[in-house]
Amino acid sequence: MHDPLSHYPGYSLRRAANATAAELAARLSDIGLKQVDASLLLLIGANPDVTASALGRELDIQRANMVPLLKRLEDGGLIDRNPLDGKSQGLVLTADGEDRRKEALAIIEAFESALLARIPADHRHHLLPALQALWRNA
Amino acid sequence: MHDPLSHYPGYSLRRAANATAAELAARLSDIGLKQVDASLLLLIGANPDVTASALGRELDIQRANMVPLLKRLEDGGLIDRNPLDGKSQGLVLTADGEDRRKEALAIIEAFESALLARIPADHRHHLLPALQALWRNA
DNA sequence: TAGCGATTGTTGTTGCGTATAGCAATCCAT
DNA sequence: ATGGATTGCTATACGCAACAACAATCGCTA
Repeated sequence: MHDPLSHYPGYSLRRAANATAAELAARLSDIGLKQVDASLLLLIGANPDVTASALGRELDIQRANMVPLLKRLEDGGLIDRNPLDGKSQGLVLTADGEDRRKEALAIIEAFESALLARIPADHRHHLLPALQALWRNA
Repeated sequence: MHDPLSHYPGYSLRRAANATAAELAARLSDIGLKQVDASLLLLIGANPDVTASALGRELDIQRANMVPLLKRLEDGGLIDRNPLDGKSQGLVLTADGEDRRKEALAIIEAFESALLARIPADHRHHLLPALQALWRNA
């Protein structure tokens, strides 16, 4: 079947993103996490007492949609909330949350290594800067 | 805010894909098409009398989900169905569909050019092969 | 310091895309 | 001719993200 699509960088970008996302999702499901969960754990771990709003801004997730996400992490005993003032709550990892963060980190690093390994050496180190140029100048 | 995520190729891949997909969607909405619609028009145009099943396999869309997609294109007068045998139907573009396909193609090519233009020249031509390595070896 | 716009966390609702199961009709290879 | 695979389709359900709205609080400024 003739394919007029896959020579487009934009199309291949979407296909590659889908394929790799599915693979990462499968790996993370081993420890009962979704990709968003893992992102949140890493972000909270690196920024103790961040607010839900700040996380949403960083990940481009609307405030409203953060609620069920964080609730799930809290119900799972992975994060705690510290009232910072009468309005904002700082988020921190619990001991369990920190453990899970480390597990997620290990999975992600292994996954990223596997990704890079798939790319021919002469293209390999060009991918990240090219992608960042696309994303950040959007 | 410290960001432990964006130096990962996999993460940047997803972010870049989202950002660029949103941009393409905006451009295609000018002619009343979604990205899937445009993909289908290009694919059908390049492969007259393809079947819905074949299209689904090519685009990784389940048979069941092709139905409303093609129905919309048919209702819009962009495609026609030719019974190939008692079971399969070949899909072809109508005259209007061919016109719309050309419009979509122009938009897509302009969009892809804009994408590449954003990437520093020394990384530019490495993107496509790197992405294809990720996608096809998935 | 009183007031006002902006911010935070939250609820509820909606729409879109996709996965899943099932079904009748047809094809194709043995 | 028969059984397994394929095609097109219905119906349903789930997850994710957008949107509107709201009360409470913060922080700047007049």
